[in-house]
Formats: sequence, C-alpha cells, structure tokens
Amino acid sequence: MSDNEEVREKIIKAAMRIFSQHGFFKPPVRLIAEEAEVSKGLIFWYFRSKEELILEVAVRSLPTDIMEQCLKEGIGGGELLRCIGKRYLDKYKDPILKNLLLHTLSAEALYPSIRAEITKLCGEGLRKTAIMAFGSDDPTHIMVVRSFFGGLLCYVLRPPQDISPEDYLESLMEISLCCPSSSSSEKGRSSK
Amino acid sequence: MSDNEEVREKIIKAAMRIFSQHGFFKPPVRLIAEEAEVSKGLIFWYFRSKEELILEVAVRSLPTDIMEQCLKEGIGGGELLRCIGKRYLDKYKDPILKNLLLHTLSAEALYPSIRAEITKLCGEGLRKTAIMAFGSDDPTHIMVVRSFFGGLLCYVLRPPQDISPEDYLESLMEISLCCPSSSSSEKGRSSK
Amino acid sequence: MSDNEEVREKIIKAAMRIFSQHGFFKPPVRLIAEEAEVSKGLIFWYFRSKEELILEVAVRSLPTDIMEQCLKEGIGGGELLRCIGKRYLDKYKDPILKNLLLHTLSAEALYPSIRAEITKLCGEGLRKTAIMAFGSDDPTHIMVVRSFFGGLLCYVLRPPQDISPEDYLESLMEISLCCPSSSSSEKGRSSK
Amino acid sequence: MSDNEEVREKIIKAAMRIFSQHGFFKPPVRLIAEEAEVSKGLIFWYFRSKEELILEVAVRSLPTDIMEQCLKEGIGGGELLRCIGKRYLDKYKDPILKNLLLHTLSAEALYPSIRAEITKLCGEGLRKTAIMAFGSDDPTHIMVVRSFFGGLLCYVLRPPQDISPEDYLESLMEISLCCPSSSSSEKGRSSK
DNA sequence: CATGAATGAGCCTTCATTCAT
DNA sequence: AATGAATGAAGGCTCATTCAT
Repeated sequence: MSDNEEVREKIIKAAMRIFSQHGFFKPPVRLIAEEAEVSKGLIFWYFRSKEELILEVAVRSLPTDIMEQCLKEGIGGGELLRCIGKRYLDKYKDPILKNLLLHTLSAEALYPSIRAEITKLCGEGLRKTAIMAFGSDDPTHIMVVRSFFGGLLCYVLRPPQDISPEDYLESLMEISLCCPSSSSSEKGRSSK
Repeated sequence: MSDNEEVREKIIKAAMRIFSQHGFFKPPVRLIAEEAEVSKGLIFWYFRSKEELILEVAVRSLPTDIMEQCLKEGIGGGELLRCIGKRYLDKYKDPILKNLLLHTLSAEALYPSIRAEITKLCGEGLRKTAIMAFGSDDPTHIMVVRSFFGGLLCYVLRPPQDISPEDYLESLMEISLCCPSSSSSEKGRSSK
Repeated sequence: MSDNEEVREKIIKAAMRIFSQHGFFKPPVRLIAEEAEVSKGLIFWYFRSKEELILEVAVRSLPTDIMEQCLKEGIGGGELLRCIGKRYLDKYKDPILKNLLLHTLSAEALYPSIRAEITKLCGEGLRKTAIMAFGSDDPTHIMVVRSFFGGLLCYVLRPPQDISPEDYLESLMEISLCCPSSSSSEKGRSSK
Repeated sequence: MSDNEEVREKIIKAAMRIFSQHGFFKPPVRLIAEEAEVSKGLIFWYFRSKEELILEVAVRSLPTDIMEQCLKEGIGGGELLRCIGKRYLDKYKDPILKNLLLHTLSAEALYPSIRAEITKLCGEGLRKTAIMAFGSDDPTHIMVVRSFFGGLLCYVLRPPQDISPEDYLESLMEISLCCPSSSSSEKGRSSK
C-alpha cells in the first residue's frame, strides 16, 4: 500500500534525525516515535525491532548509492572522480548525514551486515573506481583513489571554512591526478 | 597511591577492550568490571560515572598524543609527515584502537568535550603541521595535509591487504609531496 | 480512562499499606508493585517517580479533607469540634492511616510541598476553626483549639484501651469547652 | 577511655544533625561521617550498624529524660506539669530535636525497641504523672494529662508565633487545671 | 493500521559493611 | 583507633517489546 510506504518513510526520516543527534544506542524508540508523530507501537509494526530500524538507517547513511550511480553512468577518468566527489560532498554537507556516516562506521564493529556493506564499498567499489578512472587497479592507483576518498572523508569530518566544496574537490582532484600519470610505473617499482 | 593508579589503569584498559568491541553505549558497566576483574562498585570509586570513563577512553583513542610528540621534535618537511604517519599507523594497527577511534569520532556529536578535542586536532594541529612541513598554512598546503591525514584514516578504516603499512605510508607521502611544490603557487591563486 | 483511574487507585492503595508498615523510604517500589499485583514498570507509568507516589500518599494521610468538610457544613460551637473530632478519630482509628500520618509529619522536613500542606492546616485551618467554634481567633481560643487537636493527635498516637473513642472525644471536648468561657477574657489580657 | 567517648559523642551529634534534616533512612552513612569529620569506617567501629546509630539517636530524641527527671524531683500538682512543660518546650525548641522527635515517632512502626520506649512513656509515664499531679490515675485525670501533653506536642509541631513558650505553657496549664477538679467526679459517671 | 497500557529484563548508581593497612 | 579501598546487594528507573482494544 502507498500509505504504508509513506508512514514507513516518515519513521525512517525521523529516526535519521534522532540517531544523527544521539547515536544509535542512546535514544529510546519513544523519541523516534515522537519525532515521527506516530505511536511507539507503530514503529514495531513496520520494523521487527529497533535494530532493524538502525540497520535501515545505517545502510542509507553510507555512500553506496553514490558509488553505484556514478559507476553506472559509464564515465571514466577524472570525470568519474568528479562525479563521485560532487555527490559525496553534496550528500554529506547535510550535518544529519555526516553524523550518521560516523555512527555507521562506528557501528560496523557491532553489526556484521554493516561490516559487509562497508567491505564491499571499500573493496570492490574502490577497485572498480580505480579501473574506470585510471584503467588499472594496481596498488598505486588503488592508493590514489584511496587518498581521494580519504580527502573526501576528511572534508566531511571537518569541513574547512575557508574553501567551498567545489574548490575543495578541484584541489583534491588535482592532487589525485597530478602524480599517478607520471609515477604509476615508477611507483610500482619504488614501492617494492 | 601507586596501587590506586594501577587499579585505575586496569579499569581503563579493560574498558578500552570492551568499548572497542561493543561501542560506548551498549556494554553495561558490569562487563567492564568483569573484564578488569574488579567489582562493579569499584569502577564508580575511580570514575564518577560511566560517562567519565567513556571520556577518558575517548581522549586516549584520538591521535592527539602523536601530533604533540611529532610537532615537539622539531623536524620538518617530509620527515614530519613520516613521523606522524608512522606513529599513526602504528597506533591504529591495533584493532582495539582502530575501533575506538571510530567510536570516538562518532561520539563527537554527543559529547562537547570530545568535539573540542577533535576540533583542536583538525584546526590548530593541521595548521601547525602544514607550517612545519611546508612552511606555509595557505589553503593548498592545508589541503595536502588534509589529504594526507585522510589517506591515513582511510588506511585505518580498511587496511588493504596487498600493501604493508610502510609501503602505504611511502606511497601516500609521495602523492602528498609531489604536487604541491609545483601547484602550490597556482593553486593559491586559483582558489582565490 | 476508567481502567486508567482504577489501576492508579489500586497502586495508591497498595502504597498506603506498604508505606504505613515500613515508612516511605525503606520499602522498594518492587514491594508496592507486588502488593498492587502490577509490574514494577507500571508504577512508573502512573507516577513519574517514587517521590511523586509518596507525596500522593502523604497528602491523603493528612486530615485536610476532614477540616474542609466540617468547615463547609456551616456548623459552629461545640458541634464543629465534635464533627472534626468524630471524623478525625474515625479516619485514624485505621492503623494504616495512623502510621501514615506520623510518616507524613516526619517527612515534612524533607518535602516542601508537605510542609506547605501542614502549614495551611495548622495556620489557616486552626484559625478558621477557632472563629467558627468560638467566634474569635484570639490567642486563647486558638490555644483551646490547639489543645483540642493535640488531644486528638495524642489519641491517635496512643489510643488508650480503657476508653472508647466516643467517650474520649466527649471528655476532650468538655475540657476544651469548660474553661475558655470563663477565662477567655482574662487570658486575653494576661497573655498580652 | 575518655577519647573513646568524645568521638562517639561527636558521631552521635553529627548523626542528630543529619538525621534531623533528612530523616533516618535517606542519608547515607558517608554524610554523617563528613559532618562528624571522621572516616566512614570509624562509625562502624563505634556502632555495629547504621541501625544501632539510628536507635541511639531515636532514644535521645524522646522526652524520656524529661519525664524521669521531673518525676524524680518529688514535686506534685501543677508544679509537676510546669516542670515537664518547661523542659519539654525547652528541649524541642531546638528545631533539630523537634524534627528528630517526629522521625522517631514515625520510626516506631519499624523498630520494636522504639515502640517499647514510647509505650512506656505513654503508659507508665502518663499514669505516674497523673498520680503525682492529681493524686489519681482515673480516666479523667489521665485524659487531662494526655491533653496537656497533646498541647505540648502541638506546640512543637507548629510553634505559634504570637505567643512565647512561657505564656503558651501557662495558658495550657490553666486549661488543664481548671476543669478536672470540678468535673472529675461527674466525668467518671458521664463516661458511662 | 494504530494506540498506549502493561511487562520484565536490565542498567547505572548508591550504599551499608568489611578489611587490609 | 582510624582510614579508605573494595565488595556485592539492591534500588530507582528506563526501555525494547508485546498485546488487547
């Protein structure tokens, strides 16, 4: 039913706001119910348990959707990095999602399903990105992508006030792109 | 007195193991007491509340100590980055501390004192590093340091299996050092 | 709604029995829950805290209701004293309420709201009674009422076995009524 | 040892202050230790348990000492009442003792030894007083003494501000003394 | 679908009491 | 005598979850 989904969505949105501010474990379900303006009991009609709601929110908090969309668009090279970077910064400029990302990374140690999700993102996702961006998934290029993502995460963690997201992204891309082209072959050797 | 400190330390160490595995909020104090092999009551003799114990653990989980030590040693340039990188990877190769770092970053949204600590680390700490490493804290160099730290964090988040920490660090440093020398001036202008 | 009030009342009644026997502070909430045959958690659904339950019981334990009813009936003279005395002895012949009265008087030092209630009872209530009983609230008549109430309290504290409540009341009233008529004027002067 | 007794006394005095303010059951032993400026452990050297300390304080809070002293002095009639009344009002004009008296009366339901003490006071004590004051312990005279004590208790409960303890006592005595002489015989009859 | 009363497990914390020093 | 670290038993209260309505 469509009504069904709307309510479910309302609960998830409320949970995201509450979890963002208080983490996954401190806030009682009652708080989420109040924020969603539904009864406490209703939450357990849509979600088997609080944990199920946490997992639903956690999955949405990761950048999985961004990776998938950008990789699906078939673009390559710097454009792929720009695509990912742009949407990444856009998603996490929302402080709610920024906090949720951290809570989710932290909760990885607790929920195997979150761990699996992140592992896929950092394993397969990273490799695919390297291949589509640089045509190679050798350690050096993986490293560049890794550093690129690290820079993005760093921005999310502490957005610097003296630079816009756009400029930040350009600057980050320049760092990522300037070296590997020339050093990728040497790197392979020197890292030995 | 000396017994005093020993017991206190034993509790903190136990708390680090437990918190690392279960996060700060799910594990009851009882679990920490059992891990430390002391009575539950004794924990509240040494710490006013569970929160106080959490904060003690959280502070130890951040890389504040590393930043301070390396900056104090008076080294500069790539050597400073290597110093920080080496100790950073060394500290967080311990899975206990790796998890604690994530829990602490996540708990930032909940505890103002953690927030202050991280803010200092990412503000003042980053700037000082940029100055001592590159002789400048203009946005571009800040960005490079940021990307460098991002890469370190990324390693901690998902240590890649096909590369040793040492090689990872060298590779990351190369990326950080190769560009700014040439682009710093241009970047400084373009980012204006 | 009606079920609501019934449960609430059941809890209060159970609390009165338990508090009467063990005082306000020694018996754990669990005991009240068992006595009321409800779960411990439910008590905190109806009362924010144990203290709130204590205060509810405390207020019911004072003779406020008696004073109000008798004063409202518009009777005066000895009849008013008899009305109060009769209901007073009737209320506190129940050993549960007798004990609760003492616990409440004792708890006055701890709860401002109880203190306020008692102050009203002993200030305004006593004066109104003097006026309606003797047509005057000068010190002497206040004193007589005071002595009358003292006698009632004394009976509650230690009901003598050789005299019925009815006879006790008559005897007490005789003492209260025989003197002031003759001595009120002198007393008024001499107490100046 | 004299040092012994001094410390013991210091603890009791501190306990009286603390118990007076917070009742017997809410304040932890730690509070009494701090008030007495001794260690918590020492209290358990002088008193087997907290309960033992409570009982010690409770006994001192009752007017047993006053009754004994006045009865021992061999005076009779109104002078006896005056002796008791004077010392009674004097003892309980101290708000600490006033509160303790109430706490003790309330704790009667909890401790058999307190109950015994009060029973003796209200039984034997009252009768002896009646005999020595009026030469008779028939119900009427007992009643007068009872009313007298009730008036004293009432004063302690709520000392009226418009009358001094001395005047209060005189007034109370007048009420107690004026009637029984004439009514004692009739009373005996009318009380059935 | 929706509510909210009801449950019971469990949590943080306190506290009387003990005991090594 | 005196201290204060250490213990373990509760205690008040919260909260996820269920269920009758």
